[in-house]
Amino acid sequence: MNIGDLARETGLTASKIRFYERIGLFTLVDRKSNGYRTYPDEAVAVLELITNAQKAGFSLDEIRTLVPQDLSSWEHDALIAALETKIADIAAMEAQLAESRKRLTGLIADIQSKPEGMDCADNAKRVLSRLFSGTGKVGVA
Amino acid sequence: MNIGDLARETGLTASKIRFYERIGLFTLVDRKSNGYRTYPDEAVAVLELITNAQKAGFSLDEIRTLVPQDLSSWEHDALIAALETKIADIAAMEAQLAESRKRLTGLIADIQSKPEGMDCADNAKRVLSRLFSGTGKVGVA
DNA sequence: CCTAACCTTTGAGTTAAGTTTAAGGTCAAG
DNA sequence: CTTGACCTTAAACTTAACTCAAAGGTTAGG
Repeated sequence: MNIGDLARETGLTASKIRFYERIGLFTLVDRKSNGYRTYPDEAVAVLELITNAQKAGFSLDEIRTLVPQDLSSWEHDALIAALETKIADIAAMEAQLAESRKRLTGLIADIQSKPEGMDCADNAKRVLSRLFSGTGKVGVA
Repeated sequence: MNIGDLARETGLTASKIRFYERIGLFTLVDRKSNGYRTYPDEAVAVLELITNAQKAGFSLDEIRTLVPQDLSSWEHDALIAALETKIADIAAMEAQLAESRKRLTGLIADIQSKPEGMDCADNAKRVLSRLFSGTGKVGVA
């Protein structure tokens, strides 16, 4: 399988596949006598694994350390620990987003409930005072 | 108020404040005769507004277009529209995260339920087949 | 007067995850 | 044998949101 075929099958660009190889993330590749890269069929699955891990919020760096070249030697405990950490991160991010959304929703209500007689400048101040109420330091490492 | 004082009061770095000024995001600044920047007291509130907007997921670019230099001339309708778009974005992101989290939780269960007799390579395959099941294209513009 | 702690600017560097470009080799069809 | 689609490389470019460094002016205290 040439790189173009693999790109078509995975929906990734060839340059992205070469990039993954360059950074040591995706090394399941061989070379033909003409220098062309050639891939086994499992390559599709491995790239899908990488893509899915990315969708779950892992950085390429994390993926590289968690999914070593040799698929049969996963580090069970490290993998579980990383997954649990990531789940906690995601939960924290969800909480943060929920708070942001709540704040924005309230902000809209606040803006729209502007008293008829009030001028824009005063309304702006009123609205700002609400926006400033957000003080929770969240920080999702 | 000098930049160092403002930095202390807002918790931002001086370089960040200068950066915001450079990109036209934060222009509530004057100069003393010696060239030093000097800030009015509202500067603290405006920087907090920027920080909070950022926490709510707005890019600096978005913030700049939504929060014009003149605080008393907010573009009401554009602001509301932007807020609503952002709320929808956040909701989509929350949904995506919830899905990721569910997937990872299931993955852990799957790994831990490895049959006693199965070797690592086979278990890896079993686990991979679960990871590959994620196909939903989500995309939060 | 000296020193330390401020402040100034410009310009370059950082990170992540790629894309793009330039210059060229290879292959299959007609 | 030429054309077009494919492949190769290295290196530069991209975006966002900053940070850092260099080289220097200012100010407050002792």
